[in-house]
Amino acid sequence: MDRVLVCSAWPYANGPIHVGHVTGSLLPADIFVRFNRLIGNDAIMVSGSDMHGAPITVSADKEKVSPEKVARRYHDLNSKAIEMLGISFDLFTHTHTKNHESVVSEVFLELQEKGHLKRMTTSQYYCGECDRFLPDRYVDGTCPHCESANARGDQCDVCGMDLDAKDLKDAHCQLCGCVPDLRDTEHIFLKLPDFTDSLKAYVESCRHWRPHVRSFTLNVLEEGLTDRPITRDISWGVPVPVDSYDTKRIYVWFEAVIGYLSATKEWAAASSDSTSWERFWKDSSCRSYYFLGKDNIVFHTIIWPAILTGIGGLNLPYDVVANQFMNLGGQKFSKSMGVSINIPDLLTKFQPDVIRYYLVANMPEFKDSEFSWDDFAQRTNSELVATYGNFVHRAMSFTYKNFHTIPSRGPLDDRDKAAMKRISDAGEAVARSLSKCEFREALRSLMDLAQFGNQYFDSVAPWTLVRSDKARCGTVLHVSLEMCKALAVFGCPFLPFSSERIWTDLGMEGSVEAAGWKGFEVPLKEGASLKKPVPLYAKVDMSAAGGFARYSMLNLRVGKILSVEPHPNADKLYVMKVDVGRPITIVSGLKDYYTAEELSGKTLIILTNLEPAKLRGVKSEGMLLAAEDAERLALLTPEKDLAPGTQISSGLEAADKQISYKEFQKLDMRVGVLAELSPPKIDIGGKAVGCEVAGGVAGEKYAALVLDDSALVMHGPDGVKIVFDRDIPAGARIR
RNA sequence: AGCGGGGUGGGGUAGCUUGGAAAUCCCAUCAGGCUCAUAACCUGAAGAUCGUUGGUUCAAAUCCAACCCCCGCUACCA
Repeated sequence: MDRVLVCSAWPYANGPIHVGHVTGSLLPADIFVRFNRLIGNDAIMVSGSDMHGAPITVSADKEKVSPEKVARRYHDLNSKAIEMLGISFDLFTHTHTKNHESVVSEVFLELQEKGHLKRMTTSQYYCGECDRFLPDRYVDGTCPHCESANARGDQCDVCGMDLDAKDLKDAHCQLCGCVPDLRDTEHIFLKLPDFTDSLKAYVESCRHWRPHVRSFTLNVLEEGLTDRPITRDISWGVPVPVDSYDTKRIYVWFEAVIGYLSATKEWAAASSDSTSWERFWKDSSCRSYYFLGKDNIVFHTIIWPAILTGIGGLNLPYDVVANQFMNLGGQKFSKSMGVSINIPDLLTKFQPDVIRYYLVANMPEFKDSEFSWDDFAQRTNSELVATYGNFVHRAMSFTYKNFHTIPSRGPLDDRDKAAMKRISDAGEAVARSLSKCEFREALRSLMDLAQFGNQYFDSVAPWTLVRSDKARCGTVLHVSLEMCKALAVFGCPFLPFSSERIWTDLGMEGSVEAAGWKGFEVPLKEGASLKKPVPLYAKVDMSAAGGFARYSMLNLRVGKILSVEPHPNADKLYVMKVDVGRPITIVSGLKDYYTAEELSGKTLIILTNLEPAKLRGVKSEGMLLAAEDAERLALLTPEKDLAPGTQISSGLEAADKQISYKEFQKLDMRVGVLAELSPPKIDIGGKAVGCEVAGGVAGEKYAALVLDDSALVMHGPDGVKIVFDRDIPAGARIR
């Protein structure tokens, strides 16, 4: 039996956790610890919310509540989400506890005792108005490198240079705008250079680390370490156990990593043996794994090991499993599902295992990955639902219909034996990958088994056997159910909820967790009665899910009119050539409203995926959007000039599929006057409804997509909204 | 500009650390099968000079160099 301590980076209690936190640290840590428990290792997982630091203070100031209240709120929210997602912490605590404070104090004093700390006086900006020292990032000014006016004290966003706030020109306080003055202040520094040699030797020896983690760390060490301040002039944080430091607090980056140790102690204190933390920190055979995102590497491969080396006697990280980033791109929010990528929100719409599946399948283990709703739906439906879920369901429901119990297993032929072999092979493959922290690969092996299950089921064709040889049919079903059981066991680290359900539905005793990895060899109970199976997962339907999804059938683009000709066979029609990224022909009935000269060169909004139709003998390949009431007509146009061909997707995922005119007519688009801003309301002709809009000016008229009692303001990239070229009353229909 | 990631069949990707018969998986396409299952599953086919140019080598998607493009880092910071 091995001993394993699993640590997951501490989410910051300044907002709800999102897919990035989960895929970067919480989920891999959970999968890893679940796997270790299943194979019988002595494993625990601890972490908690990082409650301190300036951003929380700022949020609190804005809301006019205490920092503690803000931090608590998100800690509670996130703890609940973490639990619902099935992240199986032995302890998920936070850093605002007495225990943490005292452990941090001990560590601090121990380092001081051993001479690894020193005091130095530096000058820092102090804002007289706010009556506080300003962290670098709360000082604004002109960048000394590129002269751009909006640089922050820690970094210039324009040229990207790291800055020292003292170098900024025209420094002013970001919070109140006053000019701060420089004041001397004393701080305590950790003498990191003391540890350079031992850290180098340590990192050199860690050949099992992911290559980018190791080389990045060696690189930093090579560039040289400097003393780092571990105290700050702030009021929200862990007190400094030193006289005359009562107006200062310990800097979060120093204090939060110590949380791993304090959390283990807190876990031990709550158990029957309060010294049990020692077996995870002092027993040198215990391996500690840290799961985090790449921005956190130095804290775990340099600073935390330096602190641990400084106090001595405690295990250094065995592995620092850093993930890259899951980029969220423009997909922070799904308009169609009405759901954002934060976890509490996602959990209201999707089963935890569905979320877990996608986040593992797309985990940024070795390079950045991209979150997209499309991909989410596609992978869920074609992999988890169609391959895994469907196999389990077809095997169970066929058995249920024809036997109602677990059929007994007769003699196995070669194909059956190969299938049984395939089960144990799959288990080994999954275990091999998981022990190397290669989660995608492990999941792949699991899915391969599910696919094999489908192949086996097809090849033995129980629906034929049931009529010709019922005993044989029972045998192949028995083997199929063995595969389901194996999927439950091997899939348990990834899909714990599904696993337990399969296990129970198969009539197995206890739980997968209790049975452990070897549970796949526990025989099925022949004759055990089955309940009527219910599919494990439902398909994710992004388009039918209501909301504004229906509007995503429109492929709207900016179009520039190239030429206008009168229609040869009609009085009211024009034939126009329009550039929508490609030249197309459009026939439209504008003759009563616009002259050819007025139209020529205009920039409009064109529906580009309308089924082409012949209008009086001329083929029209699209349609321009216009608002009209009884006597007036106005054309839709972007409020700012956009290049022809630019998508006007309103934040939805525009389709390419052609739509019929009939389908188009079902949609309700209107002219709306933005009535109020917060919360935004829009008047769509006699009634004001809630709407979604980015920016916007009250009193202005915008094109709105209407759905029952809500509206979405039509917009292109960067929130460029769609307006009208002539005045037209609110409520006019857009066609 | 800096930092980070990447450019592999129509789209999305695996493989690259430890070079070896040209390549994984999902989707889309085409053809077939099955009818137990959530229009699902199974089989087969078509389709890629592995960003460009040089280099190392008996051999390069894989190593080296240069270049060209894309994306994220404007905080829901893992």
